[in-house]
Amino acid sequence: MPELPEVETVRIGLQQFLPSLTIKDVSFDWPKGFPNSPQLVKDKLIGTTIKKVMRRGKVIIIDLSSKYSLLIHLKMTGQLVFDDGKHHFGGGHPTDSLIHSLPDRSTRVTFVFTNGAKLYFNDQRKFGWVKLEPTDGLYQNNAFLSKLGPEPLEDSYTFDQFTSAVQKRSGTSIKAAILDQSVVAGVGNIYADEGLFAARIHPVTKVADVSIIKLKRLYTALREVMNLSIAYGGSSDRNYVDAKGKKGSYLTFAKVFRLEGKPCSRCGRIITKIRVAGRGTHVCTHCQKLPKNKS
DNA sequence: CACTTGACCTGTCCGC
DNA sequence: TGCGGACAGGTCAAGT
Repeated sequence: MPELPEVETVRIGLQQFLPSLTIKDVSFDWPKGFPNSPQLVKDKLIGTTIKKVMRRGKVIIIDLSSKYSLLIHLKMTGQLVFDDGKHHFGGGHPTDSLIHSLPDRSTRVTFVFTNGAKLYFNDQRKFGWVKLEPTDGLYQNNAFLSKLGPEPLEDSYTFDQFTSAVQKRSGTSIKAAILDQSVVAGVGNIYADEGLFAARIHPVTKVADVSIIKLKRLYTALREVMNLSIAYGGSSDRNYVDAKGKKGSYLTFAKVFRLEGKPCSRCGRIITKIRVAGRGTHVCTHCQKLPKNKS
């Protein structure tokens, strides 16, 4: 599911609810998704209090009162849904329906807090993971975090940083380059397609054939589409929901993603779907032309 | 090396 | 209606 804007939306919700809550119990049934030893994890989690909820790339980082941090990757279908324990049946609030039906068959981990609240980690496809790691040196020592490129929405993120990292992947397509989490952290399939459309770059174009002007447009476009998405609670194509179980509405602004067969909003030609870097890729071949005589 | 292709899973949708 | 295959927001390991 989630790319940077969706994970950030989840983070914002969790940061609203979790800090100061103390973990009373943890239950999990799927060892592969929680690679630390189950008993070890329980021993280290129970009795700790949540300090802060952060994000790096597509990973949620929960800072605990102990010397440990909880890392959660939602991969394709992960959800982190909070139930404050105060909902009552018959309230009729539509967004409460998911919370009332949890846990369900996709629930992999349940965190129970001393005040009766619960946090569910659901993951239909079981690709996601939850890890407990020492907080000290986390960003350097954790194998996943240590490989991530810069955060694209930070004020300090520059066009030079973007270009030099992208151009190191000169042999591959521009889409594969921006999906590479070591080039820039957090871009996934939706925002890659939307950014490339906005920048008028064909996704198959070799990095070496993308002009500096177009790279500049892409740098700006990726930040714009992801910021816009955060403002609308992310994209809900299928499973994605935020910490309250609510869907995001960014896809109503999408220009190409999942719009194959429909007319392009810019030129009216039909949007097509191809395969690039092993991913379904949406493109308007009139607005996004491949350079001639080149790949 | 750099790059590409399956595998990991479950569920849904589409064509026959 | 049933069944097979393709496909789905992401990453890895293994292949070329």
